[in-house]
Amino acid sequence: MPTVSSEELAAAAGVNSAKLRKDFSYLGSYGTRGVGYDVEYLVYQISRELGLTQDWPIVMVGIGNLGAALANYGGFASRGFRVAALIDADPAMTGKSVAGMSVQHADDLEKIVDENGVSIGVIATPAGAAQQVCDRLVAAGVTSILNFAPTVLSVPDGVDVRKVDLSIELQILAFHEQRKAGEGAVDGAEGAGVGVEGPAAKVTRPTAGDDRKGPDGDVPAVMPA
Amino acid sequence: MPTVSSEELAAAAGVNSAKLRKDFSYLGSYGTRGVGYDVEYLVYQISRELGLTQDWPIVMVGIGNLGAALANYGGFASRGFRVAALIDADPAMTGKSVAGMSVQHADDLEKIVDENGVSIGVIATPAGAAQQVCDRLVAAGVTSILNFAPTVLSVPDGVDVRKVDLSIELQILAFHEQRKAGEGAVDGAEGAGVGVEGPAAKVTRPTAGDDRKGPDGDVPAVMPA
DNA sequence: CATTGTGAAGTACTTCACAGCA
DNA sequence: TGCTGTGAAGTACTTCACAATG
Repeated sequence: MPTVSSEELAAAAGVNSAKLRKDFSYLGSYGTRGVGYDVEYLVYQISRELGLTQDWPIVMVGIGNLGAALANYGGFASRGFRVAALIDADPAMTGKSVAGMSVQHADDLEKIVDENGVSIGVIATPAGAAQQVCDRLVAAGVTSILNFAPTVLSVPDGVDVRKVDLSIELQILAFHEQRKAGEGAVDGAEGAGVGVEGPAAKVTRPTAGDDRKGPDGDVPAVMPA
Repeated sequence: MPTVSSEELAAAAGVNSAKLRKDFSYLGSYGTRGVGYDVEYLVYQISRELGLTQDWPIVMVGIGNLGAALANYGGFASRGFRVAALIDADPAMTGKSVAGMSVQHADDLEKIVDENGVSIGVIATPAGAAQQVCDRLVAAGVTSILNFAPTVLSVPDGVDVRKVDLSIELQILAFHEQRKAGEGAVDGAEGAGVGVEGPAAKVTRPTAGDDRKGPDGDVPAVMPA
């Protein structure tokens, strides 16, 4: 398939074709009227804009189950990320091989970051160690941190932190599940995985069972026993 | 701290206080004018509305590094999720203890789902097995699926699927990192285009927390071929 | 002549600002 | 008096619809 139309892409992505065209237009005019977009060229342009064509060395700190899972995760390499080092504070881990790499001790964190020109760090340590690791990474020159530890990190200005809470996605599913159970079936699933919120209930009424305000009883709450 | 004002909460969360109050108002009127919100009561109401006060039995399928990490993840239990069973297709895994639970064989998937009244399933299998596992979960009665496998699942209407791509967060960091690095240092191939930065470079960078879903926090997920 | 690129129109979300109440 | 709850105003995002065009 050498070319693709905005209509086709939009259908595949589950969005409006005009939106897709408008989004693409921010990258420039890469389409051909009457024809569509050249697939290969489009992929390259988007990849470049998103930074996927660059090589991003990253360090992973905290090689427990999650760290090991991430180190083995195939998706990183294909998006331009190269795991430059695996770091763990446990001496027993040092030298062990994970995902084909030898785990290094946390003592060498600064040296590793510096020598590899790392600007992105991934923290998969226990919550208690996360802030300290974060501080050391930042001091060593890391300016973007992906935090899997269940704690909020504070960082100086200029440093980006993104926190991944693995239970949030579950919570979102549970929220929809709760609604399915409480009301009649509503929206169907969407391939893109975007949780649709629907028009939302506009009924603004207290819903508590132990309401302390309003005299009126309550509504719905959509909460099965 | 028995009560808290919308101003305080908003500052802590890095959002506008009016927005916070308006959001809360959809749950009902739980505040007290001149005082603020009763913390304990507010927490309860929000928890209930989000479904956190319910017990959600879940099954985890695919107990590799990621599955084990998720099984060990402390965040689930505290949000009302109870891992009812760990399931793996590898006979060598059957009976092994992970996170204090005995791994069960995939042959018993249907029975496990049924007996535990599970409606939420987590898939952490390799990509190749995901769709098959998904189909079996759905057939067994699961109506919400959290997919960590790097593949798109198709499900019948009425089933929710959310896909977690662990590399997307890294891509977002890399995207910002690329911008920090310098706007001018790009290969001149297509510098013209459009002023991508836009006229209103409204920087919302509280940095205090993390700004997921912030104004510029999200980047379209693009799947390179 | 099918399809892009884009002003204009439409819709959703956010913030302002203040009446009203504890 | 201090702070909530909310209509109104403002801003951002999405979709329409069509002239431009390879």
